Amino acid sequence: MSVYTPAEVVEETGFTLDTLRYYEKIGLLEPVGRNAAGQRRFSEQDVGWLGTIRCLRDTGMPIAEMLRFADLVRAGDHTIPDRIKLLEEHDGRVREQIANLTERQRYIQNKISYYRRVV
Amino acid sequence: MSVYTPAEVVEETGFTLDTLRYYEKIGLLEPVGRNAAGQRRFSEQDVGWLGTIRCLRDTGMPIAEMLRFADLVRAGDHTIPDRIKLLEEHDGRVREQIANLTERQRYIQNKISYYRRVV
DNA sequence: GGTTGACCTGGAGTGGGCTCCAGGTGCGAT
DNA sequence: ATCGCACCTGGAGCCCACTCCAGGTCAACC
Repeated sequence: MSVYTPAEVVEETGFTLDTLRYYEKIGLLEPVGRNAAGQRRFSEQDVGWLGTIRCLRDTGMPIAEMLRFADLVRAGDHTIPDRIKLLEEHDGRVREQIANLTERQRYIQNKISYYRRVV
Repeated sequence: MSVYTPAEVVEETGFTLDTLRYYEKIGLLEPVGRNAAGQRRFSEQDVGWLGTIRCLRDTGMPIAEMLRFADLVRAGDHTIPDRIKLLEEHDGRVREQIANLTERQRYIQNKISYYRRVV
């Protein structure tokens, strides 16, 4: 079972070290294991969880809701229906975001076309 | 040439009155006309511009860049090529956003499917 | 003529999400 | 042994984009 140094996790996840510490501090990450010198050694699991965090964050989920999700995950398998519900609601919001962006994009592209005709 | 009261503009654009004042203060909106009592009376043009602002903002353009765009618009027709360039770059970022969201959405949906299979 | 309500101003405060800093530890290479 | 470097901590600071507030003006309706 391999472990990852902070630098490796930064490299793999794209989060900064400060952000990783921040996530641990607020409880989005469970207390990370340490070596003898007190330095963080992230588990495979930590890195996987960070992948999930990355995905949720990049789709605009606020930290407060990620915390709720983290709590559900920690509470055990009986919360899986709740997790499904949370993710489905989020999925709906992502859908809306995409629809919205696509619609706005049309406006921008029309504007560009208009400018091109004017020039 | 009709004018709009603050309340009407709030209604039409979805911005709050505070936000409209803020946009005027920072120069994203040119100084808005006033009636005898000093109250704002927005022109058709103001409302149109706010529509553009809404679109750019909702697609994630930072205020600093909207200000640059506003400056170009004010500088006259010879800046149209620059405006095209700015909007095209923004359009590219919107494209990326959509692609990114779509990709992340797959992950979320896979997660949901996985949970469903487990339950 | 009094009250309500929409509006005004300048300036302070908020919230989210980091980001930076000072001061310190421990390890490996020269 | 001493240097550089990756890492540690608690806490302060920052940036963005608003949002709120106190105290005031004016017009309109009852």
